Amino acid sequence: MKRTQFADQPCGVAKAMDIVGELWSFMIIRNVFLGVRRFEGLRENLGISRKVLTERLDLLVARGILERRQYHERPPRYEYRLTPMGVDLFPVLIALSRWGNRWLTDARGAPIEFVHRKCGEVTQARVVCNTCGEDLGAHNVRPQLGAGGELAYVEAIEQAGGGRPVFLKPGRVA
Amino acid sequence: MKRTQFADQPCGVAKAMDIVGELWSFMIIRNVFLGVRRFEGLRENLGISRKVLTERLDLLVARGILERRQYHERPPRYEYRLTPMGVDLFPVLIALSRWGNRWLTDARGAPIEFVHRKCGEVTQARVVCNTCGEDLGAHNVRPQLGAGGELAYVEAIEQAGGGRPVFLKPGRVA
DNA sequence: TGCGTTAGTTTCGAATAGGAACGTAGTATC
DNA sequence: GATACTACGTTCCTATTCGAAACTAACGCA
Repeated sequence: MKRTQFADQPCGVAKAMDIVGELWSFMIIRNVFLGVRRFEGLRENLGISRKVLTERLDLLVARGILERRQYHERPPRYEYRLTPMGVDLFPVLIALSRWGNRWLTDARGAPIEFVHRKCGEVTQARVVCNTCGEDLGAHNVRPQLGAGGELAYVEAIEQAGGGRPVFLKPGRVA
Repeated sequence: MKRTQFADQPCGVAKAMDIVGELWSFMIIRNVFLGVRRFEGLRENLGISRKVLTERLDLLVARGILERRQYHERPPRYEYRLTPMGVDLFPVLIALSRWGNRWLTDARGAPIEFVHRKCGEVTQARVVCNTCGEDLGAHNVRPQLGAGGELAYVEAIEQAGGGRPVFLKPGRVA
């Protein structure tokens, strides 16, 4: 397939997709979140081939999402734990879960729900602004060139979009 | 490659990944969010081959994420717009963007930031509980069997995880 | 009449992904 | 002490998928 590399694109989403945007990788992460941390458990639960599972686990360890930790001395047995970087994927997971449950489940409802321990309620992930706390939606957010960005890149996007103004000039608010 | 199908798994994340968990598909969605809606624009910006772009666009239209809309009569020209289902992916996009910017960008900082129009600040997506408004993290949320779920499935997960209790019994709060 | 634009379709060789089968290291059972 | 079992990988082969490039089509323009 020649997995195209997005990591060099100056965009956080592209870089993220390079790691997470792979069918199996994210499903593995999901299962580790649910407590399935061992090779055989993952294999059984996902129905993935050993080869692919090995590859994906190695990749996720190399990228710093998972950590391979010995849990048994003799014979040496390992399990895979989320690193802080991996744990930080939880918002993505729960946002995706909410979308899937909303749009892709049958009439019976969500197969798996999440209970917020603090309030005890079944929770739906809500994405809000960290400054003012109000909802973030496609229509009340605009992209702008950040410190690590290149002007050429946002210009290329504007051009590809037919020259429509999409990006804010840094410092300006529309 | 034989893209494995997850859609039949009783899990919203699996179903979502079946659509979104493909390298190009999500990048296309991202670009449509940024206003790049036309075939040639997407092709140039993503560096994707025409063949794959056609396939992915058709797939996304068939799945109800994108809508093919004529914007020019003669010759007929089409552009791709997000459906409500597609627009609802924004929380996932911005959560992923935040993760990518946090963990995968170099020292210079995020290449692209998002400005919340309401408050005018550069915003970081925060995922909170829709009931109590507090942060949702991996450690303050527990999965439970939902209305559309099957007990056998969550039992399979517990078993694969070494029998650890992961799921709440419905109605109980740990 | 010929070139440019947009949006595809078709064909083809090469790279890759995936499953099935095999390997291995140690423990438990008979 | 032979066999089975568990956990975790490796190796090999084939079907799929990819990108590149050529081709189609429908029109504007000069």
